[in-house]
Amino acid sequence: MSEPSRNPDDGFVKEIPPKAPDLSAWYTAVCLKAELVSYAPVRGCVVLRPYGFGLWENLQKHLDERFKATGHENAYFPLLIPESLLTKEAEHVEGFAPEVAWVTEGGQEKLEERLAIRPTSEVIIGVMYAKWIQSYRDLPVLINQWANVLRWEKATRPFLRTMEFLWQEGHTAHASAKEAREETEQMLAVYKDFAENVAAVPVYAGVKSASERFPGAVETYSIEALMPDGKALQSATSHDLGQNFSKAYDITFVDADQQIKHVYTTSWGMSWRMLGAMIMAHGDDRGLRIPPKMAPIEAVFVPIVRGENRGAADKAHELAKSLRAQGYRVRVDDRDQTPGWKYAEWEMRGVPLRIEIGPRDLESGSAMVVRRDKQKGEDGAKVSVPFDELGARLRELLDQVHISLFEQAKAFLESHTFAVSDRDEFFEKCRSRAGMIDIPWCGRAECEASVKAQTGATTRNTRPLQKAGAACVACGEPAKVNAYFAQSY
RNA sequence: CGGGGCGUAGCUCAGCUUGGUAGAGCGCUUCGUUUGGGACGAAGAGGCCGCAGGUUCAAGUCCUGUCGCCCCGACCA
Repeated sequence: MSEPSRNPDDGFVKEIPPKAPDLSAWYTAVCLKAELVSYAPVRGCVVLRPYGFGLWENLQKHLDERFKATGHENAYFPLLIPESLLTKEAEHVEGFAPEVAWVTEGGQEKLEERLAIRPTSEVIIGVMYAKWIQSYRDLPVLINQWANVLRWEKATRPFLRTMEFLWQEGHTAHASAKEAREETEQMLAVYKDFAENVAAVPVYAGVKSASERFPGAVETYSIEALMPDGKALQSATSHDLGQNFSKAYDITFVDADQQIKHVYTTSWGMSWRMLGAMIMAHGDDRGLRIPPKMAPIEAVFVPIVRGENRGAADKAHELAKSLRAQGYRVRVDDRDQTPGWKYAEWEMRGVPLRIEIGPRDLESGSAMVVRRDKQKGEDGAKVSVPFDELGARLRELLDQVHISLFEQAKAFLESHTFAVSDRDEFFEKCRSRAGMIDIPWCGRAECEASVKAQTGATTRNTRPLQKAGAACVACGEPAKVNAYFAQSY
């Protein structure tokens, strides 16, 4: 973390280091300074502070309404999983074993059977589904849970990698493979929609390679965002689990043809890591730039008072009250600080709009509205809005901020996506973290491992082959799909 | 789990080489003046120097152990 220091050249006290060249230092500083998180006195865990929790609540709100719209219900399952249950699906256990934490004692007594703290909930939910599902008439089961999970990570960073993290995990059961596959793809589309239309983070959606697949899944899909340092960030996954879990946990039903069959299950999750993607994608040297739909505070009033004359502050409170009644999330900052200090503070914390009201504005009956997505002095960064038009104009401006942030991030993604056909160029771009490197790929695990060993890059996800008959750019074998390669978080 | 760094005031750190009264800036409290891009003055509060042993007349400083944190890799959402 950098020390706040006075810089006489620009009159600002720098609270965070510049975003480039050390994205990592910028990221950690901004998460702490903007009061999203605090480190907790527990290794690898963070406290989500009110402002950070506000981000999480908005993520929940928008995702949850999409889940409901696609027919899902929320439920809650236990945190602890008996060891004997966990070990039934072989690949799943193997995949998660290194990072499971165990409860071995209760009170003073050693437990006869260890209890795992859930690293994910396929197991406990599968066991319950086995009890609940009898008939094809009980299907599909479409349940989501908002929960915390724990994975014993070696190294941690706010949002991107913490031992305990918040997420949602959807778990569904279906009568047919086709229906399960459609569910998996539908939820992938929901995630892409959320990422782009709420968090304003453009992503590539596609299929994971075998080596990147979720332990126990038949097929894993993901959305992948690109960070400013050229590394990719997996932002959500959706898994078609086939009958792997239903066979391990004996989830059966009697079908219309009177045959006993195993159900097909899916699971899909997005975690608070998405917040990390959003922070890195949009932030700048002044700090956070939060997309309006995710912003705990959409607009902050900064009244400029003169001596004993509190007129500006009174007006700000009056307008804020009216805006709240119209559904806006606004705050009035009438703390005893200079306006300049407040401007810098709220810019650092990423509030999309700032509304300045001073003596001049009181006279003219209008306020200055300043957009966080634009740079100082940029065209349209600052507009004067009559008090009685604020309610209508704020909605427009917030929409514009969203679009502008999304377009900026999209332009970055597109300018850092390279369709490459030359092998040397492919390796060079992978090594230098140029961005998303798009190639026709053979799909072989050996090929992927070889690229990883030589460059650090892996496939992020794949899509159908774009040009029939193409050869794998990495190894020359016949290509089967198009794949994005990148180094990843 | 490998490689590197760091634990001293709320924060960022100096002090350790060469042992001898616990320091700075920022922040915080009070009062006053201020407020259109990170204001100014005055007065204050605030420390088991990560923890445990050891050496010494004396340890923030030297020795041993231990715990924790950060960064870079490998692994994961």
